[in-house]
Amino acid sequence: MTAGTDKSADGPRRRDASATREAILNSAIEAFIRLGYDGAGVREVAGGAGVTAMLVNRYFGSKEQLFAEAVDRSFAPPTVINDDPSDLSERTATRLAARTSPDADDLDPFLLMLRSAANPRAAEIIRAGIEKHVGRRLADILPGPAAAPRAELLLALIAGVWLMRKVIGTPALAGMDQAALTRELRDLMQLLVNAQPATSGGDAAPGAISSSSKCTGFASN
Amino acid sequence: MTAGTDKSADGPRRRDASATREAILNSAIEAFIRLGYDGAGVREVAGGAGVTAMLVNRYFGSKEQLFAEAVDRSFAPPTVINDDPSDLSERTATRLAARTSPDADDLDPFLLMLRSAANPRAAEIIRAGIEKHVGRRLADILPGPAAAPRAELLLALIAGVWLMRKVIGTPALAGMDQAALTRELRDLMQLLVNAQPATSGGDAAPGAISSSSKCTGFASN
DNA sequence: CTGCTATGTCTACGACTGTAGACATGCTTG
DNA sequence: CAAGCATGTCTACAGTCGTAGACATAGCAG
Repeated sequence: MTAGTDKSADGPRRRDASATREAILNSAIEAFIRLGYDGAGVREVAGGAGVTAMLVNRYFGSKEQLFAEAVDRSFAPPTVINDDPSDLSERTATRLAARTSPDADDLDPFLLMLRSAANPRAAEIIRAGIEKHVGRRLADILPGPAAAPRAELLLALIAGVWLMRKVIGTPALAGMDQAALTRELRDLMQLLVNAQPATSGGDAAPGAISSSSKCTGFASN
Repeated sequence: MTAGTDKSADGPRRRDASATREAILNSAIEAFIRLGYDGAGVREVAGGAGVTAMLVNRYFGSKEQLFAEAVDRSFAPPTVINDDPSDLSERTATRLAARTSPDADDLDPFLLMLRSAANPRAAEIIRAGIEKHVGRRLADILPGPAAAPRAELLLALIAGVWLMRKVIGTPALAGMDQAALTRELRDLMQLLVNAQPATSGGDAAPGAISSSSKCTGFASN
């Protein structure tokens, strides 16, 4: 990509602070997605932007602050959530089940999270980013009570599937029929989107859940 | 803990190869669960076992081989799967939703996976461990066709929830009513346990969102 | 054209990592 | 008791990490 731009090998690049900063940030996002917080070094990030390692710290202060900005930018765009919540399950399920990953860039933040979560500092930054951008907006478009935890459960489901498929690489999920996987995931997410768990204040009130409420007879714990 | 045992400070420990090996392996499992593959150093593991770093490599060859053995042992025990598959959803949901983590040690392998997945070598070792122990056994006790991918989806759901709750630490899931969370998770997992996705040949058959209508249908094993 | 400041690079440091060989020690067998 | 081998430790070495200060250069103002 960026073949036509003046990126490499044709001169040391014109001096432009904001453009350099942008290049470093983009390289950092790509590196953190691919290698995680601990795996991506400052030299790697700098090399991807065509600059020296020291410039990274000069622009962002430290690797941790760079990561914070990368997370903030990476989670800011639509990221799973679109303006249209009606087909959220179908759309997300399709992207999660897609065999090839051509344009699943809106799931890249999940890769960034999955590969950086081991570091406690990074985990805290990610938690803040999710709360700031995704969790809140996702909870807003979810109907019914207790939207926030259901939104996080939705994120958990997406993260788990993406972990198995893209990070761990379990074979059965990759070999599963794509349409069947899409349906399965869509049903799961629909259950989270539509279900209305009993409000925390009242008692369990079993049977209130819409579709799969009285699956097994066993009442609350 | 282990106050009564001759673990520390009362002599340099009796020389016993298998016991030392066991101590190193246990310390490694604990360290890998807590810090992940990249985060746990050999010196940390050795210190936890009361030995020197070199002894670790002397017994296990390398850190990677030590990790492989730790994964193999950590995933070997019941690990989520019990001998009784009937209450799998209820039991797992309860453990996932438990506010305090007293005895959720059977979910520790998921922590190990989540915190080590960033490293490609570690991810491959984990994938092999899951395939060898959990995936196969879990697929065996799942009724209906396409059990293997549904088993992995089950693992993905567990991993995702555990990631959000224990690694990232999103607040809404922690604050959610425990009983409600248990029910929500149980319904999700029941959908995966009982659902019979149309065989790859059939079409999508849209509109069958609430496919978990005849939930309790799972008769035999 | 000349000088100044923003922009970028170079060298380097201390800390940490996984790993290797040489050395010391203790248990066990003769 | 004494020898021998298994068991464990010490020192060390490349390598990488994030970060810091000193130095070089490009681009613009006068």
